[in-house]
Amino acid sequence: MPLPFDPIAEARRNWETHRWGATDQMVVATSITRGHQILLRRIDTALHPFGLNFSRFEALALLYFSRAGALPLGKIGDRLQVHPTSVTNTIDRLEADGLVVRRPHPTDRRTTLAELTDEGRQVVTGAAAALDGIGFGLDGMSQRQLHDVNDALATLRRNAGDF
Amino acid sequence: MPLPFDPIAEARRNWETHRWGATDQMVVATSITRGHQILLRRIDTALHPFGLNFSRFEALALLYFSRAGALPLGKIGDRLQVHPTSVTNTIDRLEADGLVVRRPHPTDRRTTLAELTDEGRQVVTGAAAALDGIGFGLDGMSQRQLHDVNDALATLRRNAGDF
DNA sequence: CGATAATACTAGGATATCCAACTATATGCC
DNA sequence: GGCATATAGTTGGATATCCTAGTATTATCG
Repeated sequence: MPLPFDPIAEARRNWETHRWGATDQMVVATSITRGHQILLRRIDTALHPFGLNFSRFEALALLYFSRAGALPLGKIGDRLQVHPTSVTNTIDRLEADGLVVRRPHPTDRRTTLAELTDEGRQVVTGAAAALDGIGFGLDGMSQRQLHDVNDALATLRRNAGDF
Repeated sequence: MPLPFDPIAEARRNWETHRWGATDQMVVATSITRGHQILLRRIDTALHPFGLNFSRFEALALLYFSRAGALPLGKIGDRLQVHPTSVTNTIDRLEADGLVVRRPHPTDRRTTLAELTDEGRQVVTGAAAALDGIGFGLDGMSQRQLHDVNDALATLRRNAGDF
């Protein structure tokens, strides 16, 4: 049941007709919103059999890549660019599922480490394979398009002060 | 407090080292996620003085562009690609703020129309000017980059069956 | 014509996110 | 040393989204 027209192209026409300005930017912002929605749906569907969503997967992957398989919660938030309370929520859920455990930091008693369990290690590798299998929801996009999008969004992220 | 490195480039390196596959797609999916987060933050901040968020603004704009200034809730959901319950929620809030009113459809008694009020009309034009003012959060992006991103995401949206 | 299926919207529940405020611990500076 | 400030994490509240299920109405077709 696709629409018989591109709703964003339609928005562009309306925007131009009413001279609301910043049309190209509006189109891209709207496209990114919708693109994000499509990707998240596809990715979460692929991760569902593993009991994960994208946030939890990202946290597990980050731990997997770390030397000790453990990181302070705050560092996880910094890397994934999410709010501390979201990290708490994410790790709560992963811990409840037995994929990570919370451990006290050896020298800083304010800090809590999230440490990957053996099960967490297994789950994250399986989940990564599943995401590889669906090409991260981006199978329809050409190599050139992938490169262009990455380049443009890196500009945006740098401009936002991410790095 | 930017990170001293690009966290997504770092993820790329890890992904390649562990041979998890679909690296370019992973990078783009992650970038879109983060890009969406940045944009939504900027846009919602600009809309805050008007008592709007992006969803409510989109609904108002859609009504503004329609002939009669009124549309069935279902049609709003189709155009904006959001779930019917989200439309209910969005219109609830707009109605509570006096920016739209619900009216019965003249011939189909299942259908409810959302109709823009005079105040809604005023608010949405002011809000559009504010978004124009911040270039929809995309001021750092070149014309070429805007075009490339739009092109690539149109591919994704078409591939997802949007239109 | 009348039963079945489809459509339009809403209610309740689950989840994820953010913000503000709080506790506990660590650091910096006189 | 000791007090002000910063940092790490959690709790509670608000919001937005989706899903499932429910009611009401309309369309289909045998």
